[in-house]
Amino acid sequence: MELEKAYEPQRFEPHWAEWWVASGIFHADPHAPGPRFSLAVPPPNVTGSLHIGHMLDHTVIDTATRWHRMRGDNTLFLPGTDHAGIATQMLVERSLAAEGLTRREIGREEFVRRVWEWKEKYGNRITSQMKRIGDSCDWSRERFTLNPDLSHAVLEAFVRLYERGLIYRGTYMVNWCPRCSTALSDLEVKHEDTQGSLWHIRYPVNGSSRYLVVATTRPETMLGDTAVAVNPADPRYQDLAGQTVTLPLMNRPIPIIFDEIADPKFGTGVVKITPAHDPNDLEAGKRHDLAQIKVIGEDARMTAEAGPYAGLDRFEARKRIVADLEKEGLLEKVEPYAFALSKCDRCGTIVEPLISTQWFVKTKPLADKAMAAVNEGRIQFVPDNWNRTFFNWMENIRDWCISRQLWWGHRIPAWHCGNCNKITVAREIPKACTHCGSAAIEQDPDVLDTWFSSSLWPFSTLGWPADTDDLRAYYPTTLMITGFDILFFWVARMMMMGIELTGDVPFRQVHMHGLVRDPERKKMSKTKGNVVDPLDINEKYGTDACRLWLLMAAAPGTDITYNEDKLNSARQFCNKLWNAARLLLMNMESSGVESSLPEPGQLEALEDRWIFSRLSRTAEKVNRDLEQHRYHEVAEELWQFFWHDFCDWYLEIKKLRLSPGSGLTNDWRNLLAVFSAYLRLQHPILPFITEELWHRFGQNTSIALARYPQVGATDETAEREMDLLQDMVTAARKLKADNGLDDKMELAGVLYCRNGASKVELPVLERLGKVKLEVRTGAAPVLTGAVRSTTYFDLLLQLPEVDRDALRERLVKDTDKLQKLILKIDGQLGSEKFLNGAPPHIVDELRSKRADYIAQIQKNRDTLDGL
RNA sequence: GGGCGCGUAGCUCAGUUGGUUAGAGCGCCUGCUUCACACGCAGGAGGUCACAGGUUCGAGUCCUGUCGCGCCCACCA
Repeated sequence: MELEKAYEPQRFEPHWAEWWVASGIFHADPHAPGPRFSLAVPPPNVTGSLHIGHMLDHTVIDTATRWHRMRGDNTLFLPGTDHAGIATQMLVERSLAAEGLTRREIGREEFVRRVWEWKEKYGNRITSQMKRIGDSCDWSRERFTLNPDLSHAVLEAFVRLYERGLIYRGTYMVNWCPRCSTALSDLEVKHEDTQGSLWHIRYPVNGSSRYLVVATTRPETMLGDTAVAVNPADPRYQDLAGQTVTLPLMNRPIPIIFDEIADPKFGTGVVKITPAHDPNDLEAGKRHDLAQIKVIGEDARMTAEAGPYAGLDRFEARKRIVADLEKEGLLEKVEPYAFALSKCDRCGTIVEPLISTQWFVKTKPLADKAMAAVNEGRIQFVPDNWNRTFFNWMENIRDWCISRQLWWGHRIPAWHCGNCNKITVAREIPKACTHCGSAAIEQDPDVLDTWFSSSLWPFSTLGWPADTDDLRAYYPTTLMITGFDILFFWVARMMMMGIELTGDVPFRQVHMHGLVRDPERKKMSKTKGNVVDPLDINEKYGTDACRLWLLMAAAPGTDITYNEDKLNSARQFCNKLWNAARLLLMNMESSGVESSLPEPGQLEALEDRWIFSRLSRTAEKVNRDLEQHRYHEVAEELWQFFWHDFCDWYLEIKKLRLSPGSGLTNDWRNLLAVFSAYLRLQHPILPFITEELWHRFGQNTSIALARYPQVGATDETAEREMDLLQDMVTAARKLKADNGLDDKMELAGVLYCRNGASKVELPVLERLGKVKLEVRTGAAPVLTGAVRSTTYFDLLLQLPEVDRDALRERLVKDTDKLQKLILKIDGQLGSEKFLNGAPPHIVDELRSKRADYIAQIQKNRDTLDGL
């Protein structure tokens, strides 16, 4: 049995996306108590693109899941997730590419059909629930008829919220994207700081030669002005009560009103009021009973109300209006002005605030309940610095516009009556208006914001509103893992909807990880073209290496910068693991040991006592860090243990002890037991390589079903003795390196030992350090030539030639450093406050450190004298 | 305008409640094609932890301020 020389992930790792699709894997007993998990990626009705950030989600949740599973928390489940959905889309796209086709060419329906075909193939139970929900969406261009049988959750949620008065229809100012031709919620609007202009326009006061000067960033809206406002407390305009101004270009008289909306300190203190095109003005307009004149339409062109400018694009109209004002001498000045421009998150088009009739969710009562859940600790954010952000948003939340004028999505289950104009909201397609009985009813053409159905995700996937076994077993879920970028879009809304509709929180803990950024630390986005395709890096470095990199980089509260160097070193780690296994298998063959992972033998040899002690400490820390979602620490700790303890020292010593034909000795038992424990510790992070090795060592059940190592005994004596051995070996190597010698050249020397240091196992020391030593006790009498000293020993080597200058330099530098440290310690030890204030063990430590430093300095001096 | 976070070795970043001579990976220098691994081994150089104060016996870690950077939220003409 021999392994391939290098780690070749492609040989045994399933393709990441493929495996991802199948990853609703851990269906243990659904009715046993214990933690439950959910993944965090928007469902596929949001046809997003897959990027490396999704792989982070998936890696973190999968790692957590495997760990719990191995610890014996046997009710792990991945409900309500659609990583699989998105991964499937990618696979379909790839298979299309192989056929030379694109998604667009085959059309939406065919694409969706293929996606479901893939999902069926994997028989994923979650995705089949997804299918039910997906089928209720309209994927065709013809406005569809909602099939109530297939959309229980969305339909039911809408109707219940409507009945409770939490959904209403109203006419308000909404964000309108002229390109997408739909209303947008506040969250879908991005503000971009822009350098624009502030136009100052003169409005002539009727019956006088006075002008009122108003400033605006959007001159085209002036056509819809129905008043100008001044602050009631502004002394400059007290005499204008009851007067009017003439709206330039339109030659319409409009009143001067007194309203707090005008800030006397800003500009001239006069504001134009355009109720149809500005939310503040709309409010002011309502207070003063002003007309709403809509001069810009849904298509971003000027309406008939815009008189001579009707039909012009809004920006073309702006140019003309400014020019015309200038011609008439009504443009006082133009000054540069920085303000936030609102753009559509999806397409970047400048959003137009328009008065329009839309459906809204009344969020305040829902937000209150969600905030209470966090306050009472029923939902916990990890790390908890997200609390503040969460509360800040929730406290200032505005009603959520949920209707969209798109051609696909869940259609709103509301019917308008042609007779009485009232609305019928129903679970079944109604035959007549419930208010007047008229059959002249028509379904509302709008569809729901995709985030509406997403917010139901934690329970809609489990069969809600039916009282299913799944729902009882898996709701609420234990842990929600996601990037912070969708805290508001999704997490907060799941909390609100979950609590409102089921009476319980959707999840107990939310772990928020960072975002993956490009090497310039910019957020990855398709429009910027700086996305890294996870499939590419997966193919290049391997799934496990990607996971390891992501986890090592994902310190809580920080973002990840995409960095190929780190990715590469993660792959090198995998190779190291692979090759250590290779060493074991090769030697097992020559020793006549079967490929198996036995229980440990007697712990007698120093390296065995030491490595098991280190293993215990590692296991303890790793378990603790996994519990606290400190995955980067886990990865770091396991890296350190394996590479620098296990490979660098333990394996090197064990290689000295193994011999051909020995059979399963005590050395082999311990070696294999440590390796076995390590594979299990590492499995949640590196599932594929560990699984593969597990089987190559003769196991025939999955390592995912094995026991996760827990805290064991530590052996401080062994750790101290090992430290000493390492120091001695290192001293020998350094002596050689200092004098320009190859470290494998064998040299003779004398080792002077004190304080029990002579207990060291000489043959091991000699072979690792490539030296031949005579051991004496006590201090070296006179230190001449090549020597390395510690408080425990002096190592003197017979060198062909000693670089005395280099030695002297090193000793002087070292002494200097030590003296500075002693100075610092003396400062503390000399202070009464320190001696009284510091804990005794700290004082003791400092004292013994000081003694060590003094001794080292003395050694250095002696050596210098000897030179 | 409000909120969050960052500034630690040439680069990318760790550093949980303040307490060994501040760490890792990459890069760099020196020596090694040693029979697990050159995706490697041994050794080394490199940091006044952005700056200025403060609290403390003790500060990369806590407080205040300054400078530089990033992100989120926000209807002020």
